[in-house]
Amino acid sequence: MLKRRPRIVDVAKAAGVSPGTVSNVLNRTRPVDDATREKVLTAVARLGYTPDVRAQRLRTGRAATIAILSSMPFAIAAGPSRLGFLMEVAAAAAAVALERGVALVLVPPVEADRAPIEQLDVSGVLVVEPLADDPEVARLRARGIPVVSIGRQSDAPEQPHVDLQSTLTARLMLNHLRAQGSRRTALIIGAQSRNSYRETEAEYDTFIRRHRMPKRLLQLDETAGVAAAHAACLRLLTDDPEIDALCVPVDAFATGALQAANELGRRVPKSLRIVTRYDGLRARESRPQLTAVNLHLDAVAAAAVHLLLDVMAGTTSDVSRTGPPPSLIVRESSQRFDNTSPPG
Amino acid sequence: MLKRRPRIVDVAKAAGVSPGTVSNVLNRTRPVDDATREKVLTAVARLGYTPDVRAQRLRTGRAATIAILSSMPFAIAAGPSRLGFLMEVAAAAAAVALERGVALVLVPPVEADRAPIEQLDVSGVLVVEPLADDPEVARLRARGIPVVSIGRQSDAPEQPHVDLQSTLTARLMLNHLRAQGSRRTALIIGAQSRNSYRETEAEYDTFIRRHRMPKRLLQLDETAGVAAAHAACLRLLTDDPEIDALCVPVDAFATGALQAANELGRRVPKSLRIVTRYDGLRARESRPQLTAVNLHLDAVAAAAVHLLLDVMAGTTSDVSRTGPPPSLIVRESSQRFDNTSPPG
DNA sequence: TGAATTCATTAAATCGATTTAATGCGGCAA
DNA sequence: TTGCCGCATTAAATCGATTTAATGAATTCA
Repeated sequence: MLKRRPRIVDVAKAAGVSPGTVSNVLNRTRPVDDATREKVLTAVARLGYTPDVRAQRLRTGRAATIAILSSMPFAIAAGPSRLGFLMEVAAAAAAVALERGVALVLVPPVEADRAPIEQLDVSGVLVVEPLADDPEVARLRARGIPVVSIGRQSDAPEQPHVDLQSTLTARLMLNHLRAQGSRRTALIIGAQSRNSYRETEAEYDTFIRRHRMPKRLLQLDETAGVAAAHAACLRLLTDDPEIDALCVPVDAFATGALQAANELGRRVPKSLRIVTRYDGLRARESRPQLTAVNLHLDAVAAAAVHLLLDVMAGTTSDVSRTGPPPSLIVRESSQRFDNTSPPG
Repeated sequence: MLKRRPRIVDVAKAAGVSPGTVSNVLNRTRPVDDATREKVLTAVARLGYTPDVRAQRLRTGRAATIAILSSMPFAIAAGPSRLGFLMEVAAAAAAVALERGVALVLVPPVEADRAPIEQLDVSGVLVVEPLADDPEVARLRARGIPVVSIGRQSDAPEQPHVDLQSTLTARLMLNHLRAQGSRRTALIIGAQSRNSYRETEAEYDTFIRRHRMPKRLLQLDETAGVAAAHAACLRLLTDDPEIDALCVPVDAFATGALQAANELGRRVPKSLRIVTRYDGLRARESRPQLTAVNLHLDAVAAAAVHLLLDVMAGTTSDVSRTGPPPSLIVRESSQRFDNTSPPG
């Protein structure tokens, strides 16, 4: 005797009232007499009624789902084990979204150039580290879909976002390297126009000017991944052997840099110090382990979800929010050589 | 001049036809004259019409959305860095789902007891390693929502699933330990009634009978995580110092076991060998790195998505599918002591 | 030529809720 | 007593699509 799930009219009939009254009881939109409320609630309980979300959404127009997508190329965003920045943010965001009653759809980086999000029925999107002139974001905005980016989007100051505080992050990394004794620091970033690269390079420029270092900057194609960094670093370190520190925000590039250092017989951290930004699998898996930055991605993700939902509801005009300040996680790759093993 | 998004009647009006015809064109449900089809399509293009999914879902009862959820307790499934088994499967599943035109909603383990999936509008669910009598799965099935589990569900043989081949996995781990020279192997699994534990224990029983080992079995509460394994292993290794190998499928437990070994002055792998199952962050991060099993989760995830969509479409009666056979990833934690460094 | 049949198309019903407009009733003031 | 107001409740409209039943024109067959 498998019956169809009860509808609101069934409850109404059972309680001897109208559907509208049942709705009012359940949503407490208008006052209802205590006696009738009681009747309705018992009927609801007895029938095991739960409202059909599809009908609710059609009527109320409320959002069903938001999506999170990464514009980062597959080789970097996903990596060998498909775990990383994006998934870490996604996990945290999903939990927060669920708390607020919306589902979070995962849109992993795909190699195909056509955007599959076109087919998706989402009413808001989180974008992780968009390009300055991200076509994906442009398309979404053209369709009128609210977008919140994680990390500022350079050429779109009015774009709501959660700031990743890349200037501060860069300062942390660079000052740490100097404090550890490095006197010539090179910067290796992506060639794409991401805001985090811009902020990092600007901070690097300030840094080398203050400390009268020569500018040693590598801008590599993100899509080429580890191999590109490997090759480029071989050249860089050969051309200028006096370089004693590498600031490499992109962790895939850091892996390549480490390979190059090993091949050239440069001991890390003894003769070359390396730091990276994202504290993911790569940073911990590599030998020596890489000093990295705690970006507090769970807090950032939570802030982003709240901002997006607020924007969608029109209850905020915030353009920028921020998580806790980033902090350094010091590991072996950047320690002074008189102190190679981690404390404690 | 921000206009409301066009509805199907707007398109119909613009094309000089009825809404039903527009629907027929868009869904190719019934034949439509080529000339009218053309008119409709141009109108759709000109107005930029996209159907309202909320209305579609209410009418059709379908949702082009599936969810992935884990019943694994927070401490183990998510862990300190929120990356793990679930997210790895999720990433792979999301990509495959997208290829087949459905969105994948992430339902991370939450501490709350009531199931948030009730509010979600999904037409199919992937469940990762369900308990034998998983209440979550029962609730879903009661609601008539198709479920595919990743990993067999013990007490529900008719439940469609992708087999994780736990018997084979257990055999791999146990035989490897013996091949490396271990003569007394203990097994540490969860106390919950997951199928992988059952299969593993059964295989362990066969193994110790064949090799005339005493049974050394620990069944620990998953929710207690690393600390529980730590405490229990201290006792186990003290009570029976002749144990020279630990088979610890749950990676959080393996971390705890390693801590215990260190405190007792047991060198790994010199005097104690440890292997675990899931090759995640923990396995690679720990020192020494843990021998683990390549479960081919991306292939498993893909198979699961395809099976679920097939079940939803009613185009299959398969109850079980399977990925590639698991293979061992040998690392330092289980090497013979005459061969401590991994092969070059 | 007239009836039967096909075919594209349209009008109307439907999905299941929420929300607006209408109703009926009791209390209160004039 | 009549009229007005407030209140709880109900009837009906609505959200925007899909699908069924109805329509009408064109075609076939006797």
